[in-house]
Amino acid sequence: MSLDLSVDRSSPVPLYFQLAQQLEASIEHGALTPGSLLGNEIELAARLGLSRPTVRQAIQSLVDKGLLVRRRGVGTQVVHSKVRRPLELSSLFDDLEAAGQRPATKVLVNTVVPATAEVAAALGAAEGGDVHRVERLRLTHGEPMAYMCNYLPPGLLDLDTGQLEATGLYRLMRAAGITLHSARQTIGARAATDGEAERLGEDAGAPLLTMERTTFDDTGRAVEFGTHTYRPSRYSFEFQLLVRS
Amino acid sequence: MSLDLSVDRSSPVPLYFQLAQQLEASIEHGALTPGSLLGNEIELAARLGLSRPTVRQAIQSLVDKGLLVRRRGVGTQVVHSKVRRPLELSSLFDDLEAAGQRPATKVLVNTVVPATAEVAAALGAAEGGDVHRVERLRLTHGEPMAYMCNYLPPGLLDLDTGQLEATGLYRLMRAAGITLHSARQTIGARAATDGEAERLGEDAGAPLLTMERTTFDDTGRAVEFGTHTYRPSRYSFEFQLLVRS
DNA sequence: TCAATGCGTATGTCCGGACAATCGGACCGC
DNA sequence: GCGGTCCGATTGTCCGGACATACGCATTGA
Repeated sequence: MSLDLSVDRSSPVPLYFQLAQQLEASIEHGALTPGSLLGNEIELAARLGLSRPTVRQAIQSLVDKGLLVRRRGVGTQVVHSKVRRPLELSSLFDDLEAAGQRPATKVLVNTVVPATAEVAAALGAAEGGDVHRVERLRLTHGEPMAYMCNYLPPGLLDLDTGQLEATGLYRLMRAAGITLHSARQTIGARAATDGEAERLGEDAGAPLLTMERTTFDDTGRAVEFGTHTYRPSRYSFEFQLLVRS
Repeated sequence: MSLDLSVDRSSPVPLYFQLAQQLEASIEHGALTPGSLLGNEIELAARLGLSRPTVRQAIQSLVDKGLLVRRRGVGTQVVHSKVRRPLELSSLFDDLEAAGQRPATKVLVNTVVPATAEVAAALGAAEGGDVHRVERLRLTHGEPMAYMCNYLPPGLLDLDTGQLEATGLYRLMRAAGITLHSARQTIGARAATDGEAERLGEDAGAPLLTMERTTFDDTGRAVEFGTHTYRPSRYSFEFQLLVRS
């Protein structure tokens, strides 16, 4: 019952974060079962030698993640839901790798082009100014799965074709010190044109899943704009949305 | 320059929330322009007669919303991004109404059925037990736009056909005191079957956008499971994803 | 001229306490 | 038996202060 919680005050890791991690691990591990009370904050703080605000900060971070629910006069309990996968800015490459597949990438185009009006508007750049353009084909089991065309503002990143084939675009951006923050996505469907059909190994007129996305870093700067088409038999979008009051 | 901020201590609305609302309004209204500094927290607290933790709580809530960025040693500034629409658990009805369209709904089925294995698993109910089943057709400008089949756990809500045609399912649930919290969605595409094509006024084999969703309330209980098909020429999903570190 | 150092400033973390609001159950009266 | 009321428990809000940490800039030194 009484969890094995402790904090290391000599660690540079914030105390509230240490506690949050341990609580999250306990939930994931099953030591804290869904619906079980967490014990009141005051006592928890006393037991750990922390102040109540610190304990609250830890709990609050897990509430924000959707793992805990607070109810005044009752206490804090673990949510019943089994699905508590975090909603994430989905990276196709990471998704596939997590699913145990080994995605292959073929870079079709990696160059600098003048920005069209659409791209310039999405990236907040000047129309006709230089932008990077990358076209890639993603394959699984030797079969094409997605065709992706991405634009990046100039000077943001050195796009090495070899690296692009070995890993995902998001991972390269993170490695370059860019903190991805949010993305605006539009997902739709349409019939494949002749060119798209041939690229993806489908018949002309076959249904395609389309996605258009602009990604922003933590300063609100647009760092990527992309237009993707997916073979719906091989890929669908799966994610969790949180309600923001 | 100096914003017209003030708080009402006699109001039951929390002080940090009052401040957050005023700051958000100032940003939306343009009084705080993208990139501009917010002024340091200490002075802001002194000016408003609040303590620093209260001011921080207000600022933090806006940081979580993606409107502000904090940088240590620099200050807090408004993000540059123009798109700061909140990500929301999209309600088709609300989306359409916000877009100025007057959606019409035709309830095809509103009954209680035994749960199939799939529905039971999604709702966390017993297989074969009672669940509500609602089939609806959503129309805009007299043309069908989406076909929606939803399941709800028993005893959660009285589903009145008249109300269902007048408003959206989410709005009914909120009105019944259910606090929607998160949803797990899967979006894909496929060719329309003969039955789907006829329902939606498309040709057989035409591309359809499909969505499957399970919605949870704030206690983690599944409150709705639905399978929807959309005409891609008339609807696409648009939303904002936040990265969770 | 250019790089390393130091300093001011702002946010990040943490503390200890106080009172209010709300929930649930126990108690009491009818 | 039943309903309303009171009360303990727990989270929600707010305060004032303290020190740590990181960023940007000016100064200093080579």
